[in-house]
Parts: sequence; structure tokens; C-alpha cells
Amino acid sequence: MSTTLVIVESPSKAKKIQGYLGSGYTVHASLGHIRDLPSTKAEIPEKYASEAWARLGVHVSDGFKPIYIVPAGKKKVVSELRALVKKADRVLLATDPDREGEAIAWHLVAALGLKSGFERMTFHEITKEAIQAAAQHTRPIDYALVGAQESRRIIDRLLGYGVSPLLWNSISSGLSAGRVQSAALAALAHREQARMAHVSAPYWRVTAQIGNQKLFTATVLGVSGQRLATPKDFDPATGQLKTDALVLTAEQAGQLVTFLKARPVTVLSTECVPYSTKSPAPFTTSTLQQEASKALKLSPKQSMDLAQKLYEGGHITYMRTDSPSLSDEATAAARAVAVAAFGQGAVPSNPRTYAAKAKNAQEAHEAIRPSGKVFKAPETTGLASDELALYDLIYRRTVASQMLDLTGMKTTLILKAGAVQLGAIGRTVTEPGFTRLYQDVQEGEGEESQVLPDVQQGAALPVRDAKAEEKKTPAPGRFTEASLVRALEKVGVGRPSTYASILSTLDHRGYTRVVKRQLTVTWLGLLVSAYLAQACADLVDVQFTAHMEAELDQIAEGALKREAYLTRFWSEGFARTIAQAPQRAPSVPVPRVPGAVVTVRAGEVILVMNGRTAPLPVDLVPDELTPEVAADLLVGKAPPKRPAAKRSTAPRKKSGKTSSTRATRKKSTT
DNA sequence: CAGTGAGCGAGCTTCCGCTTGACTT
Repeated sequence: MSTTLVIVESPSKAKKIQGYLGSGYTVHASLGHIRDLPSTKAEIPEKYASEAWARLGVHVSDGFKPIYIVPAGKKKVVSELRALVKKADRVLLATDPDREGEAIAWHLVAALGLKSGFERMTFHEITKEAIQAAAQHTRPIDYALVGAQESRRIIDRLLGYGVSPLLWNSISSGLSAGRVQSAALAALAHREQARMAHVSAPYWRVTAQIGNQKLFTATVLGVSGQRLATPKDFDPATGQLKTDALVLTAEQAGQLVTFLKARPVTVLSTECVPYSTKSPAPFTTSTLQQEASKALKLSPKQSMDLAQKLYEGGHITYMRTDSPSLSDEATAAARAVAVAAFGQGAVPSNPRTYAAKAKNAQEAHEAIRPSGKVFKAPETTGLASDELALYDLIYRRTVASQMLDLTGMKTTLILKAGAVQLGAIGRTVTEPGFTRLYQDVQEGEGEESQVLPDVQQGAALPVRDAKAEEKKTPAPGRFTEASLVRALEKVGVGRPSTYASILSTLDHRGYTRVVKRQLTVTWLGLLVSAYLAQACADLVDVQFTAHMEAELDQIAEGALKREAYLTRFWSEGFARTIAQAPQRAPSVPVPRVPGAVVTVRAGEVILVMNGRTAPLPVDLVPDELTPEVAADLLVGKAPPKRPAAKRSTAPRKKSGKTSSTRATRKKSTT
């Protein structure tokens, strides 16, 4: 009897597919990649160990030939697969239908020593029909696509292992740089610098409570035809007014309140326009992380760990995806839930479809959704606590994606009291649509969602109360872990499988800290970012990945040769930049402390001011370095303690440590 | 003379992306 070995990436997928293909097929998982460039010196094969180029794992001057090894953790799965290959007379490489999957298929051919009798099998849906059809309609491996993946891998290696040593030289041993992490760090550093440079300006906001029965809030827009200043009217760098808007003094604000309380307002104009809010798309990895962060206060890592459990338990589809699209069966299931709960009118007559808008999306999987042809209601899953909460979020989001848009009317009233002009905005909902099931957690609600009375032009309304509040123009907000992921996804940096790990890399290197769910950058992070911006400007350019992707697409289409691209990119580009990079420690100014700079000496981050130096505490967030704190540090006083920001692990655990201590011990005993 | 400790030098670190368990905390 003949048997066919089918190799997929994930074990839960293997189990399901085995059921659909039945006897005659053996389905086994590769657990992702099975070969890679050597990551440490110890992994370099002996025959290359003495070669200088082997440090990179890529023979640059010999056509950028990579050295591939089977990492220690993957030896077991490779030998299992080898044994299965022996028993099979045909192998179907059913890894994911994307660039990385194509490469895994090719690595399997190489690592398992397949000579013939192998084919590539791809599918976008795990249903019995789709799988059986896919097993019949196989194709050869797409070597151009594999070449694009190898180019991506080589670029990331050359950049990462080429640039990181510059940091060891100029800043501190063990630091790292890379295409993805350095772009993420640059975004954080840029935002933190804008915050530090921000000069806030005070302004007054005057509001009145108006109405006969139900009161509504109106805001003073202007006086005698001159507009009242709002945050947009100030230059964030100086705090100075940059338009001709009116900034009230405290006294004027008080007078305005008294004036308003003393007389009714008349309606100058009313405007009523329809508005709508589109149903949200089903979850991708990135949007799941954002919503779980807002609604459930989970970090991206926590969300992914929970989603992994839900996936393994058969509750949801695959959780690492960049596609918001639903299969036909899932669309029908979502509509069925909506109709059962809210009636036939809850869904549009034509099912909604969603396509990826993220750059660089590969769409190998469908959206994250409840599994199966019929969605299990959350309360019938047997799940509890956080797992239940996350499943419930996914369930409601998926069903909501198939429901009607929210529609309503937006009303704007313009009012006047003497020379004072006021405005009020209100909304009424005519069709709640998807919001019956799924409410976005939104900021900036309040006044915008009030209901305004139905009044005519020229009508007079009593003012019940008025007040003036002193406000300050806000500094740009910090990223959260989830909002950084969203920002990276938007420019195509990182992949669903790496979003959570990018954050942990930044944390482990000491570049960032999470403080009260906000992602803050440390002084070390600012120094590294400043150094890279100066030494390797291309690396921190947000467009870098987008440009790379465009070239990789050309390689995949056969329009560009791998070696030509890598030569232009590396030998004629980054290799030169790296050779010319400065070897000095970077220093960055402290915006609010004139004459002070932060730099690094002997691997330690220090503050330098007036010829004196002081080490900076690791947990001192950059914008907490005020003139007072700086003065205290320089006379050796510790800054005021606050609850320590937790760091997940001790700095830099070294995997090579055991072998090096063993070597030292051996030497000392001889 | 044995035991201790300061000081020195050698060697290593590092990337991104695809998967789970096997480890600690």
C-alpha cells in the first residue's frame, strides 16, 4: 500500500488535516522553520569556523552564499521526518502559502535529502473539500519565491550582525540593532523627544449648560467675531500662539461666565447631517492585540498566549494572520448568529467581505474567528476567565463584522449671547447596527454623544449654568505596546508572528520600559537611537522595509536577480556605511536642562553637566530628568523613589555562559 | 607556604521569522 507524507507547519493543523485525508496519508508538523543561519559562534560548522566571513553566516564575496544548519532544538523533528520519509513514497510539502512557507518547503527538501517524488501543496482554508482538492492539485516549489525569502533572511542577518557590533564599540556590549527593532525604537524615541520638547500653553475653555428641560453643553467658540484659541492654535515647540485666535486671561474668562449666566442664548443656526460608522473588520493579529489591550487590558504577549490556548483547544482559527477575510462558511455562521439574536434585518442583504489593507500582507490564513461552521456561543464553550473574555471578544467582533453599519444624525447648533458665539454638537442613533453587539472602547465620548433638543432658528434658550476651565495643551501621548504594533504594521514593519517578540526584545535590551501600560523609552534607548540615526540613517528610516519589500517582490517575480540586489544593498551600500561609522559614544541633549547632556562611559549611562558627571538610574524615564533631578544627581543624591517598573528578566542572560565558564575553570585547574 | 583578592585579558554578545513546548519565576 502506498503512503503519502504530508508536512505542515503546525501540529493542530496536522491533526485536522489527517482527519480529512484519511488512510494512505501521514500528516506531520515541521514546527516552523527547520534550518537557519548559525546564530552563535558555537553553531558555525567546523569547516568554516576559521573563516572571517563565517561570523555572519553568509559568504558575501561568494555570491552571498548562506550557511544553513539545523539548530539544536530542531534536530528531533528533522529526524522524525526523515524516518517518515523512508516509509513514504511521495511527500507533499503543505507549509503555509506565503514566502516563509515556500522557504520552509525548500529547506525540508534539502534537510530531508529528497531527490524526487515531492510536490508543493497549498490551501487557504481547512475544510475537507479544500484539503482534498489541494492534495490533488499540487505544484512544484517556486524557487523564485524561495529566493526572495533567502534575500530577506540575508539582509536581516547582515544588518543585524553588521550593525550591532557598532553599538558594542560605541555604547555597551551585548546591545542590538536590526531592521525591525531599530525602526520601532526610532518611532518611540521620536515620540519621546517630541514630548520632552513640548511646551504646553494654558488656555481657557468656557462652557454653558443650556436648555428648558434636558440640558446640553455648549462651548464658547468666539467673542465679537474673534475665535477662541484651542490647542491647535499653539506652537508645540514654544507654547506660543501661532494664529490670531483669542487667548483669554483668567479675569476675562470669569467675566465671560458672569455674562453668560445673566441672559438667554438665541439659536443662530441648526444643522443636521447623517453620519455612519462602518462595522469593524474581523480580527487580524494586530487588531486583536489592540482591542484586547483596550477592552481587556491585556498586553500583546498575554493576548497571544491566550489565543494560542484557544487555538489549540479548537475554539478559534489560527491567531497569527494579517488577513481580515472570512471564509464563506464563517461568513454564513456569523450572519446566522446575528439573525438569531437580532432578526433578519440585522445583516445587510449582501454579505460583507474584507481585504487586507496592511502593507506587505501575505494573507496565508483567514481572520481570527470562532472555529467551525457554527459558532459556539461564549457561554457554551466551557471556557473561563481571561480565555473566555478573549473568546467572547473574538466572537462578538466576528459577528459584528457582518452586521449593519451604525447610522445616525449629527446635529450642530450655533448660538449667540450678545457678542459671544457658542456651539454644541449632538448625535442621535437611528440604526445601532453592529453596536448592539460590539462597542468600541472609545475615548473622546461625552459631549459629542449628547442629544440636542429640536429647536428652530431664532429661538431663545435659558442658560442654567456656565463655567470656565483652565486647560493646558497636551504633549503628544506615549505609545502603548499595542499602539506601537499598530504603527509598525501600518508601515509594514514586522509580521504577525513577531509583533509580541519585538516588544520583548526592546525590553530585554533595556531600551524600553512599560510604566502603567505606557511604553516609555529609556535614556539607553535614546542613545542607541541617536547613534543609529547618525551612523546608519537608512536603518531607522520607516520606509526602509517598504522599499525592501518592493525589491523582494521583484525577486519573487523573477524580474530581479538576488545577487544583484544584495550587492547593491550591501557591498555598495551598508557595508560601506558600517565601515565609516563613528566609534565614539553618542550623546543627547536634555531638553529641559540647558547645558546638560546624557552620554555613556564604560558601558554606563551618565549625565554630564558643568564639567561634572553622575550615573543615571536605569529606571529614570527621560522626561523625569528635570533641572531639580539633575542637580540632585550631580551632588550624589538619589532621585525620589517610585514603584519600580518591573523588568521581565535580569539583563542579558547569556546562553554561551555555561560553556565559557567551563572553559575558564578548565584553564585555571591546569 | 597557603589562601585570598585585585587586575588583566580572552571570548562572546547580535538579526528576523516560522512553529511549540520545556524551562524557570
